[in-house]
Amino acid sequence: MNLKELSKILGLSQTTVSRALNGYPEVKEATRKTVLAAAAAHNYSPNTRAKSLATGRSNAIGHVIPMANSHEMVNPIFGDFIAGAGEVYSRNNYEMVLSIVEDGREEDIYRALKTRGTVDGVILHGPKMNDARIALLHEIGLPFVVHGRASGIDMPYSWLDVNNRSAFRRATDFLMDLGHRRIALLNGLETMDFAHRRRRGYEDALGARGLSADPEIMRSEEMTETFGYSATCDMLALPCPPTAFLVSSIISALGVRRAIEDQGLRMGRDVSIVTHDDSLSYLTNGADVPIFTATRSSVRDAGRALSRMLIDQISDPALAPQHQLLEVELTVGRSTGPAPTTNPVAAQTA
Amino acid sequence: MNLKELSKILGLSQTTVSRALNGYPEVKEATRKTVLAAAAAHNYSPNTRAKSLATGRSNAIGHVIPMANSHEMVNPIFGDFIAGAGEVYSRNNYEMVLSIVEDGREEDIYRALKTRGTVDGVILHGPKMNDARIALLHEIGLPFVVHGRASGIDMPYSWLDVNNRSAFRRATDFLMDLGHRRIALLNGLETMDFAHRRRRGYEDALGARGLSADPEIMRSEEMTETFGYSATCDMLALPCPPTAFLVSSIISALGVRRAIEDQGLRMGRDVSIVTHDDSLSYLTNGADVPIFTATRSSVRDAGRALSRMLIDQISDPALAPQHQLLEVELTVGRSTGPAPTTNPVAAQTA
DNA sequence: CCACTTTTCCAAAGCGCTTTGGGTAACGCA
DNA sequence: TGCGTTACCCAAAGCGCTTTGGAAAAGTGG
Repeated sequence: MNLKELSKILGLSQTTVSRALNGYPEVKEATRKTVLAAAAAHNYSPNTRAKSLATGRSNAIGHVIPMANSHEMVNPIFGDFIAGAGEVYSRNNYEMVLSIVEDGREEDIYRALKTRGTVDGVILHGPKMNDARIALLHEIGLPFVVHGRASGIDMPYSWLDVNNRSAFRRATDFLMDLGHRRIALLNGLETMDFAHRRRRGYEDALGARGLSADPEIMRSEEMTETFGYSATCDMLALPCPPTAFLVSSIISALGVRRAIEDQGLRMGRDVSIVTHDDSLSYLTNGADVPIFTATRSSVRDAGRALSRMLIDQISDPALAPQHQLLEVELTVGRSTGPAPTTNPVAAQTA
Repeated sequence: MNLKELSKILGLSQTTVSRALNGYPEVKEATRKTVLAAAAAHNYSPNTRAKSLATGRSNAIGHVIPMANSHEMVNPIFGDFIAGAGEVYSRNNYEMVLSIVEDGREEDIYRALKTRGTVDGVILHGPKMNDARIALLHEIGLPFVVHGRASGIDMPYSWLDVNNRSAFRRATDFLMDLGHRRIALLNGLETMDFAHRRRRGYEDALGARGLSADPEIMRSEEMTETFGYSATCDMLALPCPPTAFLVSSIISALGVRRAIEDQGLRMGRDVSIVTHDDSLSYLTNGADVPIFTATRSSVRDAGRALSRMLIDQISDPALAPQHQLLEVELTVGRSTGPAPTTNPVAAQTA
């Protein structure tokens, strides 16, 4: 069933039927009713491609997911992010198109997305320091919003970000208030903007108390479970091991916990953990009592808010860039406790 | 830059340019070269929508992700699945379009996808027992393949599935060979086909040794970490607690492990775990030595194979339905050991 | 009742591509 | 030279929709 057929059935012109369906004021309310009823009865819905060809808008939004070709990883927060965004899209009749692409080949993808008219805008994921994609998108004139920010870029652009720096400063302060002085940082890859900001927050807090960061207990890698595990094993074997771990992802935090308990130590008593928690649906931080003391910020909410921001941007290109900085909640769980007076790791090995 | 402009520049007709670009034999090789060079120079790529309107094919594949509205969860295996599928799509010039949809509203989505011509085919995720979507897709004539199978459906359809039944039978046998007789099953939702098959495998193995399944140590829920944790806590508190756990997801297995160690017990000595492992990129089962003894099958490979299957189906609709049954690897990790002679849990509480 | 606005509808152009149905020039063969 | 092929290229129709520029019908005020 297409427009032509439908209008023939109704004895109206295509113009009128089209207008009736799209809510234009030029049709009598009675006619509109008839048209809508007929459309429903014949299960008509307009061909998206023809519609976009005619309007010049695709009603689709692109997500280009960078996949580190070396690691072949898809960020686990992605599922929850698109769940949030998907809600907004379906309510606004947008489609979501995904491209998984190896790091580096992204430029072609963005250009193709623009010239082929596949999407009306894109959401930029995983911004890096000095991310070149922002200038690129500006240049090719494809509307976009960024999930995160890119330090070093002074061009204006819309973004939504967690206040990573203050979050990690608070988390570090929290641990220091408990008496911890030797706090390890297990962070994401340093090329990632968020990791950079988190480290800054961590260093801010240490600096404010006259401490300085020790590279020996700082790591930057893909935030896998095994990274948490092996980094922790390594550090606990140091002559002067950390008494607390500040972790960038709950997934790695699970690895940290595993390492701690493998050593016969107890989390929250012998070694403390604070982690960032993106509220992943399958990895909620405990049911009633949180497992981990955590800085929490829902990535699903971020998906909702950011997609809305992009849709606004698309429907009004004159709109000034929007910014949204989310503060985290610091929830206290059972993974933190006062710093042990005698070093439990040292005591054990002794 | 569009076809018209490009052909004007070249001094050729649109027909010839189009044919040159699409590899038709009616153009001289020299002309083709010129055309291709000009296209590259002017950064031309054809408008997708116009092309699909003309050809009747969209070169896009839909993934409709069911989201249990009650749980609001997006299956974590999804990210890795689409990473695999995305590879194949980009190599074959397909786009991936995603719809996140609440359970139940799926019918409308599939119909819209068909009538609006958004996609050429879809991949069906998370098949349930007697899944109604299969009949629906047949009815509306949208090509599809299924990730998994649907018991109770006798219509022919293409699928790719893990041999869940034999996997869980083997896993159960493995535990029984170690002397375990009281083996808990932490499974996915029973409405899910895979969960049903896994239970069958588990029961097969028990039955073959004259044992019968005890509902008290069998659970079916969304495979979250907290599910693993709380189910394990409950079961370890039983008068006759299980000595081993068979788990459907590595995420829940992490919860099981947490519960075990919270009780002061040791995984692999006091309590054994075997889990299914989908080889999620951020949750690999240990670096060198596997954490868990596991039945492993890469969901990313599944994504690759299944998307290929669908593309074949689309390019040749006459093709008979394809089937692919993947056998799992049983990798032995450090989470299993001989059944303790005296019940450690009982001993501890005594 | 007439001129004039407003409402209601329509025919046709156009979005950017593919593809059908030729047309013309070059080529081969008698 | 003449005629049938082949190789190469083109004009125009059509995919299904929106939208422009009217036209006809229906109100409206004097």
